Amino acid sequence: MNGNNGKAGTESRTGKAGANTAESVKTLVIHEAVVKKVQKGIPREEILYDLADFFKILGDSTRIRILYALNISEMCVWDLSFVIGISRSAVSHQLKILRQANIVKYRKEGKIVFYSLSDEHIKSFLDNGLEHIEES
Amino acid sequence: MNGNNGKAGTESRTGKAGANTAESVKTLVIHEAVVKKVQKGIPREEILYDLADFFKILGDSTRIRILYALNISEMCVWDLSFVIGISRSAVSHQLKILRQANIVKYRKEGKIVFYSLSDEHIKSFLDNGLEHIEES
DNA sequence: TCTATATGTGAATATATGTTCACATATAGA
DNA sequence: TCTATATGTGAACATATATTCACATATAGA
Repeated sequence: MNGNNGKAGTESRTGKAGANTAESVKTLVIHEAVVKKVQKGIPREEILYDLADFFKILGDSTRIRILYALNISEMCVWDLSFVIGISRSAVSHQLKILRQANIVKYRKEGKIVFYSLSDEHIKSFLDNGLEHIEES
Repeated sequence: MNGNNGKAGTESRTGKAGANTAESVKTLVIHEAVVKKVQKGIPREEILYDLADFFKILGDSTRIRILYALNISEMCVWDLSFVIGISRSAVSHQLKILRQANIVKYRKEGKIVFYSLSDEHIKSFLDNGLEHIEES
């Protein structure tokens, strides 16, 4: 999952047109006041990457369907596979991702593993997202 | 953007182990009551795909950084590029995706194009997401 | 122990997608 | 019209990732 949203990455935009004269430096920014204001107010980089990673996990239809199913009741892998309409293997792979992100938890009962949403927090977040979409 | 989260896709799980005798059909589901309950309560497929598409757009660190910057102030492409630390071309490509999803809007002032969040709805959603992450 | 059942997982593959590069377009001013 | 500036975009490329396949693991019962 978390493949890109890490830092690093390849910068670019290192002046190239106007080079680095004292004047061209000023043109790196057009509206200095706005830029400073935004730089001060924008959340920390780490937070932003965490946010992107979190949303990315929700940004897959299989995982979304799993989550909104679990929002109704805990379920075992087999039933989940039936409800979602996808192979148990695929479900298992996706559940692993959701587990690692602490979005779902599980309990074992003999051979059967029951999955459920981690906490009320994620529950309310899903409800919130649903409202957002239904209103647009 | 919306590449996968559409319907279609390749089903699988079409009985294979136990074949389709009357008995094996029953074993497609382990906990029938739970399955029925979930099938009744889970949001419509279309809603779920829309949700996944929406989250997928938020699931990229560049777009997230753009959005949380715009959550503070409207900005032009050039300044956005400077604040985010990525080429103007890349910013432009991402803004197109955000535009098409009605997450940002823009206004032109001469040569300059100012982008901002579409509405209060998306603003509050971003604030909500931020809270969610900061609390975990 | 042996078998059946339920779930987990590594490797391979196909697909999706973010960025760069090279240009195109749009606007303002000379 | 010609130039400079700001933004937009198609194609190519590299990377990311969801699913399938073939097995592995775990548990219950005979």
